[in-house]
Amino acid sequence: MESAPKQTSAIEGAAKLRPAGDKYQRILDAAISVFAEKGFQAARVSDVADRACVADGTIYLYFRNKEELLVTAVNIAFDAFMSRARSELALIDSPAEKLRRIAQLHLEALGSNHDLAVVFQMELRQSAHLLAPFSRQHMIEYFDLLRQAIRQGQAEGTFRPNLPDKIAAKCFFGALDEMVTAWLLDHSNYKLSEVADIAADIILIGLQK
Amino acid sequence: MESAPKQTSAIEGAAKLRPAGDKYQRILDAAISVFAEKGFQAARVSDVADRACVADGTIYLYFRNKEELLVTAVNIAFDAFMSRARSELALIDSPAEKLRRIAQLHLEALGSNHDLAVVFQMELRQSAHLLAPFSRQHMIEYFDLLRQAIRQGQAEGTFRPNLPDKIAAKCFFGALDEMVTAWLLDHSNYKLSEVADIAADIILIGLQK
Amino acid sequence: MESAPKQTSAIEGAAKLRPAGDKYQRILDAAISVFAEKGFQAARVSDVADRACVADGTIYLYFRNKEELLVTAVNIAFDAFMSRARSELALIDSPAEKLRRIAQLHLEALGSNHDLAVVFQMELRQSAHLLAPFSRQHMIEYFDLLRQAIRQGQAEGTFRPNLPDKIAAKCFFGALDEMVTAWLLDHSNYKLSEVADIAADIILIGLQK
Amino acid sequence: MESAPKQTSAIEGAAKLRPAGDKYQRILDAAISVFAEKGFQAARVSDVADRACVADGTIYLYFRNKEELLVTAVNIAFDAFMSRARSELALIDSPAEKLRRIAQLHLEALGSNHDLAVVFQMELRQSAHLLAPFSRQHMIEYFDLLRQAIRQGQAEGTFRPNLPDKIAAKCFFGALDEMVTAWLLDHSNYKLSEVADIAADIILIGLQK
DNA sequence: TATGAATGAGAGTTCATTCAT
DNA sequence: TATGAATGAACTCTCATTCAT
Repeated sequence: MESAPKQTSAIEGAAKLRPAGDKYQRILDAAISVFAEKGFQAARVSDVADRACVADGTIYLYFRNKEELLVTAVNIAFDAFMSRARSELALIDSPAEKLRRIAQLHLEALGSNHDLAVVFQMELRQSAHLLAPFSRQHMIEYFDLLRQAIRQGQAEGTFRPNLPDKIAAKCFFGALDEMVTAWLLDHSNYKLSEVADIAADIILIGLQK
Repeated sequence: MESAPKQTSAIEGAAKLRPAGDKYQRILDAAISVFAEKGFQAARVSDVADRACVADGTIYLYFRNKEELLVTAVNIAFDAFMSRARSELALIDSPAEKLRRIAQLHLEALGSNHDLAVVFQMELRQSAHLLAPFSRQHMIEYFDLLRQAIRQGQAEGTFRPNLPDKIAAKCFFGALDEMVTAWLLDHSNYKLSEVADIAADIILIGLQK
Repeated sequence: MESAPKQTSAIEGAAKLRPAGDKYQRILDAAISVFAEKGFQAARVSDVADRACVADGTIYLYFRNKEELLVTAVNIAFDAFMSRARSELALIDSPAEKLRRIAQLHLEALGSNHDLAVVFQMELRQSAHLLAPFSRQHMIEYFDLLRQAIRQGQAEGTFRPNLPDKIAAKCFFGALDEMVTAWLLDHSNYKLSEVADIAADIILIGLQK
Repeated sequence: MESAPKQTSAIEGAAKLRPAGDKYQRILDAAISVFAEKGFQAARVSDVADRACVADGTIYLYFRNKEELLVTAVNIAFDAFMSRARSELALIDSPAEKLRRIAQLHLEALGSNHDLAVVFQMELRQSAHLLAPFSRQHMIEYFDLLRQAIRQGQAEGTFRPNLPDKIAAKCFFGALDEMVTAWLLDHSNYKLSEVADIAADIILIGLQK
């Protein structure tokens, strides 16, 4: 129903055309922004309402509770990323190029939206209890992209065949993930996507024959 | 279900010097155990007190507040790890072997203490606001170990020279970190230290000429 | 589960005079039904709107607030009862027969409309603060019927003369009232009007010489 | 503003069995007083805390929630009444005298404690949903007292044998109950226990041969 | 040191009511 | 008339922390 703008500001023009959709989106944007700023636990629902310029109760017309605000925002962003990644990868043959492209997309997506990156890197793994099961499902989807490319490379003979694709995928993801975390802790004072190739290359060399 | 953290036992000698020092340790152990089980936010101070078999108020004789419980427990564990790592690495010449050893120590330390691993992987990065500054200091120490080994390898000519050591270190750490996270999400149903060499090798090959 | 209150249909004729007058009635019926099911406090205005198949806001075109829904529904039912009781009693000479007839009408009215009975017995006396003043006015009207019959019996010499008619009326009403309450708590699994004569006789004997 | 319930002081001895007698009792007294004044729903827990001169949170050391405050207060009062009634009735032989004594005890107990009477008559029957099941159990206990006396009178030949004891008991209770309700609506401006004999006599004559 | 009863600030959520359409 | 999206006040309960003993 609703679209998931990566750049919320970019969408705003179109969003104005739909009064109802406008509020939904404004609340989601405000949520990401407030959660990134204060942390999910410390953020009050009324903070989100204030930033979205709606009444507290209005939030509950669109979301069941505070947690659903977080989950929905993340889902939308993640689905948008996966959808884009899948369509881009379909155009690429080489497994190495596929992995390189994933690295670029991953770091571009989070590098272009600081607040979303904070939520993904910090809040989303805060608790093995609250969000892990949900987050785990996303991880599996993402990892499938990686593992398919790795197995393809192994089948084609360009990647080392005796390497467990699951572990290789974890190394690849872990390296990218750490790029994002470090970028945030460094106050995002460089362009995240610039390190995509360097990081991807280190792992790719490790994978290749 | 409860496990007695190895690294905390290192403290016990000093703690015995003051009366009732075992309470200090019991509280820390209980804190890690409760935080791992319920998450830091959901855990109540009285849960920790119950598990440590002390009164609620007693905890405040040893720790200023709930957060200091977490910080202290993590600090002790981290210091024990760093101390051990430093002394072990002093005995190793080869940069590649140093990195391999770090990987082993990292995964052994967390693989042998599930609760501590949960706290490190989940709770510790929950908030860029609460713990990041503290966590960041630790990261720098750890990363220095990695970066020194990498630069040594580059100086010796065994590692690729044009690779930024900071990024390389992030890849290495990120890969190990993801091994731990995945192990926890997989319900720790295999031995974590067994994947140390596989992961280390992938990165090492990427680093080497 | 839903029942269409008899006494409200008496109003329908008048309601038809204005457009969409059936909505007024539908809302009242829905209110009694929902209040009986959930209790006045727990019932939401939107529950009533849903059951009446109107929008929430529509209710406020007919009633000032939630409380007025209850008051109006009860008033209408009570007025219908009083009007019927007065016209029936006008045809009866004997004071004892009058009281007997009141008992029958009382238990028939509530016995034939479970939801209305719940509202009368439970919700209506829930609060000395909310409804007591309103309820008190009704009580006085009803009690006047009883007291007139009692005083008539005393004047005619068939009832004990030294008995305060006010107290006698309370005994009579209290007995009937308890019949209704007990019937509801017994899940209405017998015909309420069947106990009218038994209860009335006990009090009547107590009143008579 | 505050009223010191008589009957609760009588209970205090037993209250020692409960945690921390003084505060526990003060909270219960305050609860009855506040509930009577504002009604259960409208009363805020902080009102009760204020009147008991304790912090809001203290109430939750003794009672699970607001509802348990009401239920406990009523239980204690009811148990005290039943206990007294049972021991007094054991000393009386005549069924008629037994019923007369119950009427006196009933009206004395509520007549001597206006706030408790309000809670019993108004709040306790506010909802078929919240409290009826609980209240029903109490009713059964009380009604057993009445029915035993009635059956005894029938067995001895002083009461009409063909009268269902259950219905007779309801008439008796209903009459007394209405005395209390009317007394409250009349602003308690006469002594409630004075009408005990008059009401009891009306029903007793109706029961006797 | 040790206790644990007491404190009271704090926030998520509901829902009666309004009002622009 | 009719709608239903939007409002925002209101309140229970939790739990980190304190302090008298």
